[in-house]
Amino acid sequence: MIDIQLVRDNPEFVKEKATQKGYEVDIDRLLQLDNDRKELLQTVESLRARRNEISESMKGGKPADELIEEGRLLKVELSEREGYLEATESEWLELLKSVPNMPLDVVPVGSTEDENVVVKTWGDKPQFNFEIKNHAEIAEAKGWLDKDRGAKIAGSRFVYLKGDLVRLEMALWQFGVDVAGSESTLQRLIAENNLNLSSKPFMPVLPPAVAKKEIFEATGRLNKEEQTYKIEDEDLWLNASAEHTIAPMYYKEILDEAELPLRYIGYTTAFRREAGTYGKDTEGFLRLHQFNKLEMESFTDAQTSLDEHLLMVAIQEHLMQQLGLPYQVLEKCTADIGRPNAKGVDIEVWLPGQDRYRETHTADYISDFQTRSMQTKVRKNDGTLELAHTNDATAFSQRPLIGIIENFQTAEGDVIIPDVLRPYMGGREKI
RNA sequence: GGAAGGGUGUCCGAGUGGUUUAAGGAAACGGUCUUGAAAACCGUCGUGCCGGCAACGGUACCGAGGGUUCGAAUCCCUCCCCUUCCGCCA
Repeated sequence: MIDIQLVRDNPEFVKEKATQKGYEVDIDRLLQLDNDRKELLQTVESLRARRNEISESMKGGKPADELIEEGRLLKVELSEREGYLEATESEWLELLKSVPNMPLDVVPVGSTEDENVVVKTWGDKPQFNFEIKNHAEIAEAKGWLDKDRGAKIAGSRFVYLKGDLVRLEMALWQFGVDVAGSESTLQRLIAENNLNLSSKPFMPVLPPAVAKKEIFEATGRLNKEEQTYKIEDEDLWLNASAEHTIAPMYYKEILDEAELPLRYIGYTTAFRREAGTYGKDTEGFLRLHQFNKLEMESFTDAQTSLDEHLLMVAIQEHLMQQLGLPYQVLEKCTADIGRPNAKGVDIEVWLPGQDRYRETHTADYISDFQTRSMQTKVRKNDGTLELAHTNDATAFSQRPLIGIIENFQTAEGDVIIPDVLRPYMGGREKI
């Protein structure tokens, strides 16, 4: 959530930025509640002060009847006022939580994803001298993809992936972990992009794939419950990204500045209900209820978080370049960056089979929006305390596999394996 | 799943109704001493919220949430988690 102080100090700014992101929040009502809350709080606290005073005066002595009687009356009044305060505060908090993070000035203002801005394209779209196929056709012909049986067992948008495609996927995870774990690679990317950052490598992590509701609420990621699967009879929800269970790792903890940045590259299976996408992207495995993803997550201080975000984008580009996949980079507009984001970048791979770019990566600049509700703080070297910042970004999902299949297909219906993945594939050149 | 014991500040740990504004120790930070360091000694040392320019004052927080009481870390209830033993099992 955002800082209530920002709303108090600059309500017009908050209104404007929220509107840019397409959120309707009643800021005036929030400020009204904020005032009500303050007044009630002061009343309650002075009643409590009197209660403590009475209690204090009885220490060690014989309780005086008048004071006990006053305490009794006080208790009744206090309980009534506390009721009002609690009601006001919970409405206040709910409204405050509904305020989106403020987009940075560099974020293009737009009302639909069509207004995202292409800031870079990389690589040449491949030319084919044969009739090309899309990834679904190739995968099905190769026996890599079985949607019918997936549907029989778990329903639509669940699939069996099989054979060499699975080997290729696993190669992708290993490659991603190796790149993000390479200090020299990070060093080079940091230098090339003029970033002022540590080259500490990303530590691989296998986090839980489920979390309690309290945790999802703190990360601001359960804003769309209709997208999240719940486990029946348990207070547990399936994560929709490793980010959902890595970001809250330091829930209610204080980090030392000296140990920052904390960088993780985590792998989990992700689950998404994909409500509202019926009939969209039903071919192949572009959009599934269950997919695998390797995700970067960093905890930094406020001073380095924006550079950290840019580093993550640089890593993403590096990964795509190493695979040789043509892509474009989008600076997402205010409507598309998402509620917790202050900035967001997407990378889209060129898909010859669809004759268009499709999203493979997202990088989220969250600033202190998550950590304020997660209470993850940093003890600075000078002893002061501030909120930590979080960043997250895709390293690889399964979608780059689609890019590989479509861009590197041959007339024979095979797929050429990118050079960098061959060491993980027993040296094979194609599948 | 069954039984027992526990969850206290950055860490360890005392505390079973009002002498606790959470003892004591460690770590950390500042200082004295020292050629320097260590040791010793002195001092500082939780977080949120509200008020205040500030100094500071008030309030809440001892796993979470309720309850009893004039008053709860302490008593009661529910839940969560951890440890040990048993059972089961990748």
